[in-house]
Amino acid sequence: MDLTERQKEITEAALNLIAEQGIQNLTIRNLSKAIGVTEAAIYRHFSSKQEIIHALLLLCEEAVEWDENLRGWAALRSFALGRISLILQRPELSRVFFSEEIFQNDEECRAMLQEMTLQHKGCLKDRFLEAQEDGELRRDIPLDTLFCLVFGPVRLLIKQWGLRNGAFDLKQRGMELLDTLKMILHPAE
Amino acid sequence: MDLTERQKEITEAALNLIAEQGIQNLTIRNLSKAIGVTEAAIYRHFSSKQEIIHALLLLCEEAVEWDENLRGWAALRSFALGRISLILQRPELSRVFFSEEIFQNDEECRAMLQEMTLQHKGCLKDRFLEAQEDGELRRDIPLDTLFCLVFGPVRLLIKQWGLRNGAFDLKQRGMELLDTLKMILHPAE
Amino acid sequence: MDLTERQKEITEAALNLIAEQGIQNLTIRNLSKAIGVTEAAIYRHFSSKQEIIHALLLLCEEAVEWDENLRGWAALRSFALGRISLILQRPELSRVFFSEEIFQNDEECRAMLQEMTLQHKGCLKDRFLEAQEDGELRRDIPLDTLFCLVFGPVRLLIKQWGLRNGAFDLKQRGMELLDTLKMILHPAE
Amino acid sequence: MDLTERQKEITEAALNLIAEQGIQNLTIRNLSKAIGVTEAAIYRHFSSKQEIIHALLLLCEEAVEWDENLRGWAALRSFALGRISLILQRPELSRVFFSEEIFQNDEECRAMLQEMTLQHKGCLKDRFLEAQEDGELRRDIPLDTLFCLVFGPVRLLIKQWGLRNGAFDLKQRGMELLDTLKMILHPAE
DNA sequence: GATGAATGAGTATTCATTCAT
DNA sequence: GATGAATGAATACTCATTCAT
Repeated sequence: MDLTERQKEITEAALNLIAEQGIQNLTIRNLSKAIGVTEAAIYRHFSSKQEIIHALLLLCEEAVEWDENLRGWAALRSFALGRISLILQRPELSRVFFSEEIFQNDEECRAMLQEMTLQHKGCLKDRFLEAQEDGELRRDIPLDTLFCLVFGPVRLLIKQWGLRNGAFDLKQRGMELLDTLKMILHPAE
Repeated sequence: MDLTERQKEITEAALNLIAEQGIQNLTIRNLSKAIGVTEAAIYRHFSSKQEIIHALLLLCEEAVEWDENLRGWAALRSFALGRISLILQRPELSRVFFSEEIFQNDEECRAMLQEMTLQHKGCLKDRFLEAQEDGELRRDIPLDTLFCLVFGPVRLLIKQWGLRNGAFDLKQRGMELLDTLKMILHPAE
Repeated sequence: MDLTERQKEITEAALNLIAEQGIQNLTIRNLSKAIGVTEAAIYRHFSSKQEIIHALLLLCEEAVEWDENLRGWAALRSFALGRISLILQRPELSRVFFSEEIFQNDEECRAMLQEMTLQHKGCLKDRFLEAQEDGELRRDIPLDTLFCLVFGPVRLLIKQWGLRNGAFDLKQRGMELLDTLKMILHPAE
Repeated sequence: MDLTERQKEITEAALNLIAEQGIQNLTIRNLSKAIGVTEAAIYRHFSSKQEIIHALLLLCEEAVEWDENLRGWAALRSFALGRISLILQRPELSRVFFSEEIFQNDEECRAMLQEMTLQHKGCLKDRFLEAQEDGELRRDIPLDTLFCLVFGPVRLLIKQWGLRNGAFDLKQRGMELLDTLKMILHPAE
């Protein structure tokens, strides 16, 4: 995604708005106030509010940093911790991240989200396979189920952290969770 | 919750609206149109839109049917399958169910949701303890983590099913998932 | 004015509403709540909100008690003190009393108020004449002006008392005012 | 008060609306119709209806022209005649002017009105003192009472004129009234 | 006498968007 | 690039009134 300076500024402001006041308060007016320009000015940089949200979503996905060169469980762990780190750096994101519901009535957004998820999944699936090959994960569990078993808990943990306004140490709990997952998903013997 | 006929009709319509068009389109106007009365008429039955949403949430929670007399893992399994059955019967609910984000800027709703979640959690925690006592679940995993490990995947599965518009057999996959969970969380003898 | 019990109850409640929350909150709904009946029930006793207000105005006028048998200045003084006493007994009335403006867009009300004023004025004019005849009031001031000179200050005093939420002793100040008026309007020797 | 052209246009229209149809019909809809724009357009110039009313009140107060350099009775007379002149030029104002009651349930407006009244009163009190010093007004009447005695009749006269739709020569009667006041309040030498 | 349900017109206010400048 | 002004449609909600029961 190539965004101009102004576009970046706008998406940043949008993110903050969502974070601080929820999606419902992401209005062009609030956005323009936050940046210090007129509402009309926004439309020089994005042709609609939708476009801003789309840019936002892309940005969110790109933001997750993980080491794609890793292999197997290490990669999966890196991905999960990457998400957690991102959330810790920018807690606002936790409101946007797993909020597919919010965009449900915007077919385009929905498609985007699905595609992103699938892309990830494709990417991640290989790592699951590797982990099975390397004897890190049980082989008697289908990939889809493995995905649920690993990322379901991770997502729920992040969500709980967001809902409780950061009431516990997400990083710590996240690492513990991953360790536990590694343990229980390890092939017996 | 005791609702009059009209109140039921209204909450039903609200549910459908959310299901079909998302929360953002749950407006009094749309609601009244859906029922075939004036907007003003709604206010004879609920004093505000908030009240409607609250009623809706309560209804959703009450809708989950599970056998509370069961013990340990059987109870947990019953709860999870109860949710899945409900979703299968009324897929619209999947949009309301895990949508804490949607109500994030409505403190009261948020509180309600949290309370409901906590209540469940309290209720469920006892079953987790029982399951540990009865040797169904490993004792070396803290309760909170166990909760994440079990209900994280369940939630994700339901969510995936909703996002993919029911593209797989949720019941089947749910039961498989629960079996897998039982297996991997079973104490290594 | 002959009002049924219920009608009296309604006008009483209306008066209290105006007193406590201003004319703008005199709605049929508030009225019915105050009495403890349905909105529809009100319409059994008055055919419209206007009619209630009209009844209210009449009631207010009838409420002023003064000794109509007195003559001259004594009568005028009695009338003024009667108003003041009434206001003291039922301070709510101060909001309704001199509020011709409130009803300005209701031609009928306006007419009523004018008529009432004129009636009073006719009645009072005779007392002014008597007072002049009896040498209590200067004869070189036209009646209309005398009326203004006496009742202008009385009204303003009551108004000030209402606006300041009864911050001074209205009765005391009223009597002083009337004494002063008597003094300055007394024929010079 | 610095108002833009549009803001002036809006307050003007508001004034006319109040004059012609009473405060109760001062609605954003009516206002926008009167000007020939959308309701939404009003909000580019005032952020709320309240703000419009506040501007209106300020405008009214600023509109009274009188010679503040005068001393004693001359100043008081100038102030009273200033009000009368204003009312004659813009009879609509008579509906706004003495309408404290209308704003009774708007605490902010009430405060404004009180402040304005007090400010005037403070200003005017000095003139009353001067008038007493200069031997124009009796010294045996307290200031507050003097204020009532002078401005009570003036207000009542203006009110009568308004209620009777300008049925008499307000200026003429006003000057007569002031002359009479001067006479009866003159210290008995 | 009173209720419950409803209506149609109205309330202030907000929204995303457009356009001439 | 940006502004100021405007729009049309929408928002939740209130009002006086009606009517069948």
